[in-house]
Amino acid sequence: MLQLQYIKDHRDEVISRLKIKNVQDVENRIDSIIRLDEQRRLLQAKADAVKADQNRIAKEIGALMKQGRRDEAEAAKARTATLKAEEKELGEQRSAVSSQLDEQLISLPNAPHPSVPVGKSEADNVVVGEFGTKPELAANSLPHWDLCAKYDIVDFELGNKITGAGFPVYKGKGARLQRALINFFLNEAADAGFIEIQPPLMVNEASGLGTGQLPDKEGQMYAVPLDGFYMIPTAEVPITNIYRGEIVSADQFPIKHVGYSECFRREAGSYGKDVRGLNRLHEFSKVEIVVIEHPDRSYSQLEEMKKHVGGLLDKLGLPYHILKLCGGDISFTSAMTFDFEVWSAAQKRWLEVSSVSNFETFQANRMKLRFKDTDGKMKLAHTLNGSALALPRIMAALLENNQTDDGIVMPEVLRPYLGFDKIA
RNA sequence: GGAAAGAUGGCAGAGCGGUCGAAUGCGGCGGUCUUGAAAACCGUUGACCUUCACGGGUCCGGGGGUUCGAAUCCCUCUCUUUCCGCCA
Repeated sequence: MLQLQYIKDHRDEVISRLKIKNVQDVENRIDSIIRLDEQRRLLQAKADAVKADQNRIAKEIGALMKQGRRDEAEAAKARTATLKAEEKELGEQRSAVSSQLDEQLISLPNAPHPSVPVGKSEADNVVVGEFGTKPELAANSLPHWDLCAKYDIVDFELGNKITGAGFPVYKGKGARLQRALINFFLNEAADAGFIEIQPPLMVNEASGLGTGQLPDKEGQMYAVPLDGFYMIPTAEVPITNIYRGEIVSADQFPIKHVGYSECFRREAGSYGKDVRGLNRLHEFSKVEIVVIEHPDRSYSQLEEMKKHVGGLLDKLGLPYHILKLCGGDISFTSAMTFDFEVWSAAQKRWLEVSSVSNFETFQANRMKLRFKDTDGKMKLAHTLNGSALALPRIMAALLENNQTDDGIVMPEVLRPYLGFDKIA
């Protein structure tokens, strides 16, 4: 949620930034918010004055009672009746205006950073870096879903039986590879100073609102209505919400966390060839990094996080490129996002394996995550996060890119975790 | 699932319907002392809205009610803790 004060102070800037995100009817939406705020403040001031009168009379009555001047006290009581009615009326008006204002504010997306490229769809994202070399595969090379079947390492049919489509079963060396990747990612993050968290996999509604999954993306999360919980779509949700309602001190920055979790996504409305094999799942493993940072340093922190993610892919020997997302493709909550995509050699396509974002104060404002700055003032912190990394597509690319006639060669860095060097 | 207790400031923990935004302790900040630090002592220390300012208002888990007046009484919801049951 954007800060009301900022919107009021920087109306034109906010409008032009929201236009990068192709927000419809921005001018009217912003002006409506500003107008509602004015009304709310006016009503509040009136109600405050009435309330002040009431408080004063109540104090007088107290004093009169003490002195035993009952008649005068009764007379004073009579005066409060009209004030009460007035206050009630003003209060009702104010809460009506106030809820409209809240609703309009919360449904407004984050304003992208001015440097975010304009664009309509993912086609307009900008490639800002390309690393590694794409392998030349033999003519008889297979896509990962065939490799999974051939070596019996991921069983999609079995997942269908136990749960449904999009819930694959990892077996044998496939399961071991998955576990190795999780440990590798967690250890790398620990070495980079991230404190490990094992979060709950279900969260309450307040947490969903805090990071912005609710109310915007309710349909994308699995819900447990009986208990009012949601299955997490990413560890970002529970980990960032650790700091919901907290006041941290400036010298704690940067607060860096890493967590592995299963991620649950309904992926409503996405079907077709893109979802084949490990490309798109309803449940998948992911290691996520989350950083709470001082507003002055959040963009340099974003660069640090990109370096960390890039370093993982370098070590795994996967060719990848980095995209700066355009306004049309950036998420509701993000001010700037970089996507990392690895080259999947048999499918001959890029697969998104990480998304690194700066949310600025958007999430912090929703969850009231503040810090006391060196000037003694209370301010909203900046929140950032990134996948480091999402497992299934990494696995898909590793399997495809490293296949040889006598098996799939495992990257050097994973061998200590795997206990084998080849899937054959 | 059954029973009971509870929810107060950064934390711990008092609080009679009016003098409570709230005792006290810890922590934080400033100072005295010290070469420096610790200890001791003194002072100070909640958030939010509004106002140029003075000031005014809101907040003692959420919502509602009683009352001239509610942290304090009543209803309700949520959550937490303890005991029993069940169980990894």
